[in-house]
Formats: sequence, C-alpha cells, structure tokens
Amino acid sequence: MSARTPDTARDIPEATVARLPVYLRALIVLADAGTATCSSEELAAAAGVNSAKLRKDLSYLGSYGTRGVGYDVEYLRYQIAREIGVTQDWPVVIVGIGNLGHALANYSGFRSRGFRVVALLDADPARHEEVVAGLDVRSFDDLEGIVEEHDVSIGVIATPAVAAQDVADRMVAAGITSVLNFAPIVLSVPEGVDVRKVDLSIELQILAYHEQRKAVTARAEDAS
Amino acid sequence: MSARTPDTARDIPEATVARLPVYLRALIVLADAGTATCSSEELAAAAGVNSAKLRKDLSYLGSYGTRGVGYDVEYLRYQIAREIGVTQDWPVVIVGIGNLGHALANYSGFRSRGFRVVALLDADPARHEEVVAGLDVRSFDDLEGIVEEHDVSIGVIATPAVAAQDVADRMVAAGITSVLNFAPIVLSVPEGVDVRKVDLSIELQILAYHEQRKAVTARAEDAS
DNA sequence: TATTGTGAACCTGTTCACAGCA
DNA sequence: TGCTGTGAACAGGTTCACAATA
Repeated sequence: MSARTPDTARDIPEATVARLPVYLRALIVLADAGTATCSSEELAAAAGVNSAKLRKDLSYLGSYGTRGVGYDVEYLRYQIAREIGVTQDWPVVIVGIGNLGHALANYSGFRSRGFRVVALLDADPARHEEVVAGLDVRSFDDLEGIVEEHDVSIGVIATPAVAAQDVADRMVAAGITSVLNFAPIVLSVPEGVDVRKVDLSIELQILAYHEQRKAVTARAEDAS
Repeated sequence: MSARTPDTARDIPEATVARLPVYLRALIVLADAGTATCSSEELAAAAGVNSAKLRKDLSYLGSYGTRGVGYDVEYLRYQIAREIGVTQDWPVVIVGIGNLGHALANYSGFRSRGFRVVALLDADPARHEEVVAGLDVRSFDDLEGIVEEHDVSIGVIATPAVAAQDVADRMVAAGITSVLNFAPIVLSVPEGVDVRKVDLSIELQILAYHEQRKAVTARAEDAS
C-alpha cells in the first residue's frame, strides 16, 4: 500500500510552506532571464529572505542543490511546483462579482501560477447579464453543479461580509475544502476545511501601527 | 523630555500587532449588535482565536478588563484603536488604477477603518480621463505634490510587477514610509520603510499545497 | 574551493494553569 | 465565585556555524 504514497509525504513546517510560492516566483523570474544556475545567496536575495533560511526551507523538500555549485533553476523550479501541487492547474470558483470579484476574475496571475477560474457566481440577478473576463456571471444556485462538473476544491469568497458565512456553508456542502476569504469576517468551517483570509484594511492597520510608532520615536528623539 | 512619550510606547510582539485589527473588527461587530460587555471567551470566539491568546495579547496593552466580569466593549474598542493609531484617518495614495486599483479605490472598508484615499495615480495618460470612486485619476508625476499637500505616509502599489520597484522608489523619495504592495515582486526599500505585501496567487498556492496533501492522505488511507 | 545541508543554539510565539482580584 | 492577567513550560521558527562534498 505504500507504493502509492508519493515521496512528497514529508512533513513541511507551515512557515516554510508559506515561503515556497515566493521561491517559485523568484525561480520563474530567474528562468525567464535565462539564468541556468543560482546559489542560495542569489535566490534568497531574489526572494527577500536570508540564505540560511532558504537552505533550511529547501532541505525539507530534499537535496536538490549541488555543493560548491548551487541550484539548477529549472530543476528546482519543477521540484517546488510539484511540492506545492501546481504542476497542473486547479479549477477555482469565485463568488461575489463586485469590484473585487471583477479584479480577481481578470487577474492574470491566477492563470499563470497554477489556477483556472472556471466560474463566476453572484447572488444578484442583475449581474447575471454580465460577461467578465470571458466568463458569464452565473447564479449562485449553480454552485453545486459547477463544483461537481469541474471537480472544484478551491473557492474564493469576494462577497460583502454579511453574505460570506452563507457562501462558505454552501461551498463546504458542495464539496469545496479550501477557501480564500476576502470578506472581513471570521468564517467557521468544519474540521478538514482550510480557510485563508486576506483583509485589506488589516494590512493597512498593521502599517499604521508601525507608522504611528515611527512618529512617536521621532518625537522622543527630537526632545532628548 | 519623557513627558512627550505616550504610554503606548510599550513593546508589543509583532504577532500580537497583527491580531489587534482582528480584535478591533470583532469589537465593532459586538458594539453594533448592542453588546456592552464581553468575556475573553466571547471576544476570542468572535475573533477566531483561543481565549488564552487573546488575554495574553491584551495584556501587552494594559489591564483593560475587569476580573470576574470581562471587558467593556466600547472602552476596549477605543483602547485598541488608539494603540493601532486609527482614532484619526490616515491619508493614503493608490498607484496603479487597473482592475485591482479600481477595486481598492471603491473599497468602503478603508474609509470605515481609519483610512482616507486622497489620490489615485496612474502612469497611463489614457486613464487620466477617468473618475473612480469620486476621485480623478491623476498623473503619477503628481505624487510628490500630493504627498506633501496631504502629508501622506502610506502608499498602496497596485501596478504590474515591472513598474512596482520604480513606484516604490518614487514613493520613498517623496516621503512615504509605509507601503502596501500588491505587485508580485519583492520590493527593496531603505531601512525605516515598512513594506507589507499581499500576493493573491501565493495565498491560493498555500491552499493548493494543503489540498494536495488531503488527496494524498485520503489515498493512503484508502489503501490501508 | 565554493557552496550546500544541517545539528545546535537561540529567539519568538503559544498554551497551560493558577494566582490575583472585582 | 468567575474571569482576568501572567509566570512558567512548551512548541515552532530562525540563525549560526561548520562538517560534508561536488
């Protein structure tokens, strides 16, 4: 039975998992620039981390470098893509086609980085006329059919906060097990379902906190 | 000289800082629902963390609760808003008014959570005709004047990756010291400038990694 | 010789469990 | 009595520094 267990079954720390996509992005830039080989120092610089951290992270995947030489850009790129699971495209549905949903539907980065938007859904019938990014905006009631048809396991929520929990519940019931949530609300989902959230205001507030402290520190230094 | 040093000068762990906006959001929901008082257990549930972590986080700010009772919602809300620095609005400029820039300009959450978009800038003259969210889209060359006029210290970059570093350099030169970057590229900025990044594809890739492992685990269990 | 891969030390963040207090 | 605030134990993540090796 272990014959089916792939060699990617190692346990990779969460912090490392969150950085693998950054390394992959950096490798793609290097590959596009025609670079065949890079040292941990170079790759780390391109990814915005220090080289010790990069090497430690890569060591969880295996020994893909060559001592005294560095890493083969294409080879490492493939290994990381395989580890993340983006060697084939993942079908994705986006629910909530307001301003943000529009932007997400049109975002070319999804297509080029391992994702394919298969449907855009909105609860508002007034939006069902529209074609966005080459896709018809469809009724939210089509969710179950689309998930089944395309075997979708990742859903994106770009609705207002009040609708988000209902959307999440329907997604989970339909078989979706990973959710990217842009609504400013904490979703509750059953065990086994992953949720990641992006809250634009929270990011700005974190900056504001540090900005405020800069001002405070500057004033304190002025005074002394 | 220490008379000017406010009592917010304590050193708050970064992980705590990142959660304060979440607590603030939860408190606003509770306040809007008419809740006057809440326990650490209730607030933690609303914020999606455990109560021990919440209490520990709040303890870095001070002792704002009452033993045996809980927290006064309005009082704690104000204290956290003050700590973050969002009791007054921060002026913000957005550069890059494509799909995402449009969505950000129209995002009501900024206005309601301590930020005011004072200008929209784009390098493409074809976009300077447009009015988005009630603001004229202006030339990127107006950056310096706007930063000075409105005393802007926070900038948002929503340009394509190729333009982002140039935009960041101009922002820093103009006096901006905090940047929220949506372009999929690592920005290099001088000491003292904060950058936070949001990369939509990276979030999806992290979900994909876990999704892939679910499939692997399920197969391994089937086989045994 | 140059650079990787990694144990060990260190540091940060989380959880426990209970003392302190309204 | 009930809930906060917090030391102490624990877990996870980062950095150091060097042995392994192409």
